[in-house]
Amino acid sequence: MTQTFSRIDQLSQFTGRSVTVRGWVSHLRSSGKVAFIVMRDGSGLLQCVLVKKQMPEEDWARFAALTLEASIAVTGEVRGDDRAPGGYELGVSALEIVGASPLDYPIQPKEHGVDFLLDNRHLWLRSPKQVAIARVRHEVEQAIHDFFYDRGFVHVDTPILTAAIGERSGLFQTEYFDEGTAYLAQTGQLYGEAAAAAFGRIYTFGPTFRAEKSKTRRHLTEFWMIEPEMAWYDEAMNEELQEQFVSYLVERCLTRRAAELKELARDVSKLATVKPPFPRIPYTEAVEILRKKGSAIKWGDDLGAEDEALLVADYDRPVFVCNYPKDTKAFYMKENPADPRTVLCADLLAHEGYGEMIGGSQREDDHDKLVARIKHEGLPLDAYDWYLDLRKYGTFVHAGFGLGLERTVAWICGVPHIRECIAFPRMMHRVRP
RNA sequence: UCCCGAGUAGCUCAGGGGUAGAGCAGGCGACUGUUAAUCGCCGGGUCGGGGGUUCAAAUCCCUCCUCGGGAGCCA
Repeated sequence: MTQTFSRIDQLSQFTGRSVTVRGWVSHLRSSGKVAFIVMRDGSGLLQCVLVKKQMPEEDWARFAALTLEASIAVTGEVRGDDRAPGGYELGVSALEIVGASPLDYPIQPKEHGVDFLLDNRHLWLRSPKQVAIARVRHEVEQAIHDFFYDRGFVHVDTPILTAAIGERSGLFQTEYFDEGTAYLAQTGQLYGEAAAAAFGRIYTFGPTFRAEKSKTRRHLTEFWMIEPEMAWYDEAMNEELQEQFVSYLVERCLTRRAAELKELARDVSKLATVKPPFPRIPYTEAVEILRKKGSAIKWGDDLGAEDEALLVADYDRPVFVCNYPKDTKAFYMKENPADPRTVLCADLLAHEGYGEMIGGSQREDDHDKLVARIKHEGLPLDAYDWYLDLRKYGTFVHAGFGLGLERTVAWICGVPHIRECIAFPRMMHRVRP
């Protein structure tokens, strides 16, 4: 005889019928001859009601042995009840303990400190808020693939072990056979540019690594980044794509992950306004605005975190800050013909103070200017021979950007720290679990 | 690397010279509709490490360690 099992999110179809559900205990309550189990199976929460005289004695006795996070199989009749979370509950006729859980389960239904929770991240993942964040993240990832698939982009996977150095920030190193030192990739962009010449429009989506000793709520040492690269796009087209893209991601979460955003107590009115066009503030203008607001920033300085927050405070959607000074930005960005002190680039700053979500630019497509920039930065020219070939053999106007997945998820969820937006965060003081 | 802050029960924290505290969790008991149930009783400690001041230090001083937040770097 084959026993069939039901998933909690399907139970409304089985009202009045007896089903068996398997999952884990998340809450226990008893008041003498009536007892309640709230269980979780990954698809939802289910309240199970046990009445002593309505079930076999040995099954009733098992309740006394039940503990938080034990795995169980519960059989009973599905019925609607307003007192039950989710509107449906199970009138239990049989209870089986599949896997016991000792009494020292670390995460109790109460307040805990973040450090303690991160030490127990493998168990913390089971908590409702964490489940909601993970589902929003999944929705964003799926939406990213859908958005680009629908626009004819090809998804290209770029290497994690690399010899070339993309930018100047910290790199993780490892020995690589007889080839010397290899680095963990901190961007797939240079490879993306090569692929753009093969497919026209591509995007990469993978982990990137930064060996910076960052200690802020916006930084991880390992994070996921999506990097589109488009042939024949200039910076204006690049920014239009970005605002459509970000708006689409938000829209998808608002329509399909409303329950999760509610669980997270996210003020969705702050997201409903996220629609194109986004404001565009040239860097030079941004400096003037900031100085009027009391910042000590001078032309040529990069924007500090406080400056970014000041600048974005007046808007109800993300803001582009464009055309930064050349010296504050990476070597591959194209010089601005209208003002050669600056480059054709834009950072997209999330509103509500979540900071830089996207960094993008038009790429330098002039071979000789690119060589000059690499030399000027003091970077090893021979490491970039293949990258320079892209300008040697049929150079082309192109642009692209990088979007930080965890920052985007944190912003959409309204979660203050991005470490909760990845299953197992990697930070300066944390490589386990 | 710099600037703040914190380390006390399994967890979250209070106590700031004179017998080590609370809530939750745990144990026992009561309760037929609970929502982080409630009520009664019980057990639970190297006060981060080391040194110093003092009759007396969790408390004051010095030092080290660990962690968190912010800055910088950037997504």
